[in-house]
Amino acid sequence: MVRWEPDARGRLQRAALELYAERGFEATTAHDIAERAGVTERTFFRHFADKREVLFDGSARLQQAMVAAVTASPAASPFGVIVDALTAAAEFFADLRDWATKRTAVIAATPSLQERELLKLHRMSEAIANALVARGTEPAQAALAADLGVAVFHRSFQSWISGDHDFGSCVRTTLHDFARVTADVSVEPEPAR
Amino acid sequence: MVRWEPDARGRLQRAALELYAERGFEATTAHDIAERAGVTERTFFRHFADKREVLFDGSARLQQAMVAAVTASPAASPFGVIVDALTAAAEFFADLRDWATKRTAVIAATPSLQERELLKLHRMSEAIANALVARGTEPAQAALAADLGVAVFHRSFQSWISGDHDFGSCVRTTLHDFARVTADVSVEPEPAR
DNA sequence: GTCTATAGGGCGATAGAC
DNA sequence: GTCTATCGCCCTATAGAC
Repeated sequence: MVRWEPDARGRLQRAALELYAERGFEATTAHDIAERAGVTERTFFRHFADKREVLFDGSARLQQAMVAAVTASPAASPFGVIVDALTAAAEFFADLRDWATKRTAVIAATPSLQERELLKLHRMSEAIANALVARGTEPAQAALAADLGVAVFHRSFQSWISGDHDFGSCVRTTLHDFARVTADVSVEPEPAR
Repeated sequence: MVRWEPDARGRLQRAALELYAERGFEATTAHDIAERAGVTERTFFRHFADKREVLFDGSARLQQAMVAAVTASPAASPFGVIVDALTAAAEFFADLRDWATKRTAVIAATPSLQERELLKLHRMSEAIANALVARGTEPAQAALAADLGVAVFHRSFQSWISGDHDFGSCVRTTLHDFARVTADVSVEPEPAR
């Protein structure tokens, strides 16, 4: 006889996503989630800092994968490195389409979850920028390149969720749009710093 | 004899920024802000949906200025239009350096305010994308171009706050970095949609 | 695990402007 | 009379403290 069912954390995550999808984020209390997972409300807050965080357990691993790809990339230019990191992201999402679709719908319906999603993407950008600086990229250019990479990632993710292509081909389509949209950006003479 | 001092909203905004700077966002209660502004806590929440929103009254006007610039821009390409919008942003911030510096410091110190800031920037990107679509830009390219424009804006803003150049020259520096960082992005053959 | 302060919404009452 | 800003009190859920 076990004292507790195992994997309380996983049960809380699944219960939260279900309830947020069923009745909405605001209409779901931490008590509701804990009840469905068979634990107390207090246990919910020991596993997750707040009601939003329960949907963002994967971001740390995604960030690690992208930072590792940046560090390991053989490409010479910042943007070439970013493209390699996006390829790593494609592998990360290979088997997560159903979960990502449900989760994305819940987030899109809830401003406070969008805020948290955007903060996680921003933290990912900061981590990528740090990794680029460690490779020798100038800090301002690293921060900008990381922001651009995250923008490409975000757009690719959205088209992956809303269409029926695989993530890798969504990345390629977005990169094509990137090249078209920025075709007229010219290298000006070095401005004042 | 007047029943209320005028401009309760403005007094609440100034009191909030002062208190957030003095003792931090989390250590400041809505009651504190209301007290300093000479109104009740309930009045604070009638003016602002939550404690964060009191710092974001300007974003709607900035967004309107940038959307108007996008709509009025004579440039042909999406990115050319974006550059014109950034020029409009430079005018918007011309006289706001002291306020922006204090506000930026408070936001940088507070994750939940960073979240709100990122959401406002995202909403601005959506509004710019809509304005580009209204000009005839293809939706996916419009969304991407808007995200890139906001990334350039955000980086320019950060360097404006942390350095001593005017906003316009920070935009030019960031655009120079943009061109360097993306110099190797090539236009590939049209991928599958 | 229990206790508690705060966020933030609901609602009716009040007092001025028009 | 209507409209609008403010007040004050009640409430629940969050999330931190103990």
